[in-house]
Amino acid sequence: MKRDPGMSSCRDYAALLGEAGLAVTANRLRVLEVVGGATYPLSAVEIHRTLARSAAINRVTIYRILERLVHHGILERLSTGGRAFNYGLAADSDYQPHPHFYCTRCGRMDCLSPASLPVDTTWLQRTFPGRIDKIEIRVDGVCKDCLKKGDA
Amino acid sequence: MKRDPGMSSCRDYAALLGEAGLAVTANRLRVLEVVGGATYPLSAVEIHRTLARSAAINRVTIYRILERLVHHGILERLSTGGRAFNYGLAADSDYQPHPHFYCTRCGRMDCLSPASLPVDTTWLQRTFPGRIDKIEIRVDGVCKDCLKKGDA
DNA sequence: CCCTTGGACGCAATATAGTTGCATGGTAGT
DNA sequence: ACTACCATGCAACTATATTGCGTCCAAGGG
Repeated sequence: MKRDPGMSSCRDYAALLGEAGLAVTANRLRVLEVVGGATYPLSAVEIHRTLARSAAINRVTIYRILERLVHHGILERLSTGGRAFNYGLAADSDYQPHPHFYCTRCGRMDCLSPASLPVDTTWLQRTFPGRIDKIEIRVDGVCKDCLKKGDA
Repeated sequence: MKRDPGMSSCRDYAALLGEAGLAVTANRLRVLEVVGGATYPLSAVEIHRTLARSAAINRVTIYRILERLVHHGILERLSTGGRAFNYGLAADSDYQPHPHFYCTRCGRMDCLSPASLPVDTTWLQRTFPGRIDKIEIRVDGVCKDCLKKGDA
């Protein structure tokens, strides 16, 4: 089944971990559920805050899990316009890469549809002398909620 | 005179500051010369290291100058794939916005030509409900120098 | 059944990047 | 000269992320 940005995932996270050769632990599943269930990429702090509500977990554990999952291509690490990173499910065959919107006022990140900002990478792919791992497109600005508040 | 990404600038930095209503100080000029003279965007640390070689300057001063220049649209703040920001001359009428390449191995950032990665923003501009301030495109990967070293 | 081994996790310490508060000194206008 | 302003320096601080090290548990071999 297809996933769209903004839609909560229905992947089998245990299988995902297994395929990557990673041990299936409760904490890893919890992280994946939170990240996969979010409609936008989350920061390590947000993930930690969320998980800590249900059961104690060390923030270092979060960082290490995120690092591992990114390294194995399960999650994707995105830079925001701020100082932290946000994490989302990595793009794969049925989850298209897509640009993100970062609100510089509230710090919230949102997924944009892949079609909203079409990019032609063929020329770059053909001519770039190094290795290209990924292309990150981020739109910075102020979200409509913050605009409204700013008016008030 | 036109500037291309990667080409050192020939702008009159004092005039740039003046037009923005900012005092023309030696430190600000020094920062602008380093940033404008670089062929790729620099981090605050790099700028500080460079300037400190010729005359002592506090790192906070660098941060404050960068902040001010970005705020007045003279410089542009770019996120790298890492934890720091890089700074370059802001795009203006004769200096086109362009994507950047970030080498995840050596941390160097390079400017790509605007034409290398064409993006169509019209749809987004028309339909996005918030305010769009800028669109940042970053290509992450390994530069050819690092690839070569990796082979050796 | 015990022993070893390796990975996951926790905790404390450290690193890195950036920010804030406050003092000082110079400069322009009065 | 007096004042107000602003750039700068310095120290302390914040936020985010990473490292080192120890403990615990679970799997596998004797």
